[in-house]
Amino acid sequence: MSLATRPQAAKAADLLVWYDRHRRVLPWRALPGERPDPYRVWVSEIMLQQTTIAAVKPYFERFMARFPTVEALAAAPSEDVMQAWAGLGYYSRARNLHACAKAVAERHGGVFPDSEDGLRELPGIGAYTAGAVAAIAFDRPAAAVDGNVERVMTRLFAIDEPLPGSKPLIREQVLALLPHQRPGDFAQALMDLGATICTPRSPACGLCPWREPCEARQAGTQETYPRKQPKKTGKTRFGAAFVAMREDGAVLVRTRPAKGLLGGMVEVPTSEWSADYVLDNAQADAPLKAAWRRTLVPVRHVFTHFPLELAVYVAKVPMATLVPEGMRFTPFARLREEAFPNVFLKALEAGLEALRPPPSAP
DNA sequence: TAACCGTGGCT
DNA sequence: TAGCCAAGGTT
Repeated sequence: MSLATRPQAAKAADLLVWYDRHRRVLPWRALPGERPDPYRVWVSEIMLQQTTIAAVKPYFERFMARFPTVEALAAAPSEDVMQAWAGLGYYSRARNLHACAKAVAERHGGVFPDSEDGLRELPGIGAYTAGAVAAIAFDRPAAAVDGNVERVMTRLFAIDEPLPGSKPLIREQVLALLPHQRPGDFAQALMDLGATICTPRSPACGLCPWREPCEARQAGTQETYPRKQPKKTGKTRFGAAFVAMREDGAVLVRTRPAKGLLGGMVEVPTSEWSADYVLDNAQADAPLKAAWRRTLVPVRHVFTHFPLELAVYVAKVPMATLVPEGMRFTPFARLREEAFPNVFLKALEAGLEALRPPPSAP
């Protein structure tokens, strides 16, 4: 080993020593000495994209029980996959996950590619996930640069260029640190360090294995990293949601188009959503003619790029009601089986509450 | 490159 | 409260 690379090797070694003592125990993570299951690693990585561990855990356990293997997932109807994902958000992940399972089952004999390049070809697997699965599942020397790693590296080297422009440099620095031994543990160690020590606010520098070499720590500026471009917030959009309940309790629903916002998920019918939506003639947007009445409180929901406020209209409709084109009535007892995103669960709950008959006088 | 794409928790 | 943040990918 050359003198020039020795400090990097020392950094990696120090991190692995820390990891062996402080590694987190996670449902999808193999214990020391165990061989990781690529299927579980892959599913966990997709679920964890922009999503907290606490939110993922129950979904992961249910998902594994329902789809134990990549073949089982590939063979499942897409409605089942979307229903298993409902509430987790970023639903294109679920569509791509299903497509990826089919590709692995059909093109790779049910075996995941073990290289970064091979993984990168699959739907829903980008630069980060390809590196993470290659490293974690197959112990390949790959960089897995997520938000944690970006934070750790920009602090360690006091990288002042704001994200995302600094991504290539960060990736270079990670590759320069990669150890020849245990690259999979190194990838996980870097993420554990970012998640538990090198946190966005109030990092625990006193406990960090890299407290000595960390350039930001030396300058006392660690909490100012990573530098980022400020993001702009979207304008609130408005609209109306329509909860139509048949006399037998069935509710009118429809499936959204496969692409775009909440693509492939189930909704109660709504109007268009826009910043200047006028509520006065909302009933013109109703899916069918009925005695619509508006609930007292609108449903508010915040998406990544805009807030939404939906007025909720409810109506009781007769059994003989014609089902509008592209819609269906779901029996009341089966509403929980539908792949409703949270915003429509909110609208549905508000509607059902308004439709509930008042308690009879004693 | 930048916009799009959910949700929940925390400060 | 309002903004930030969390194991990002696609177009």
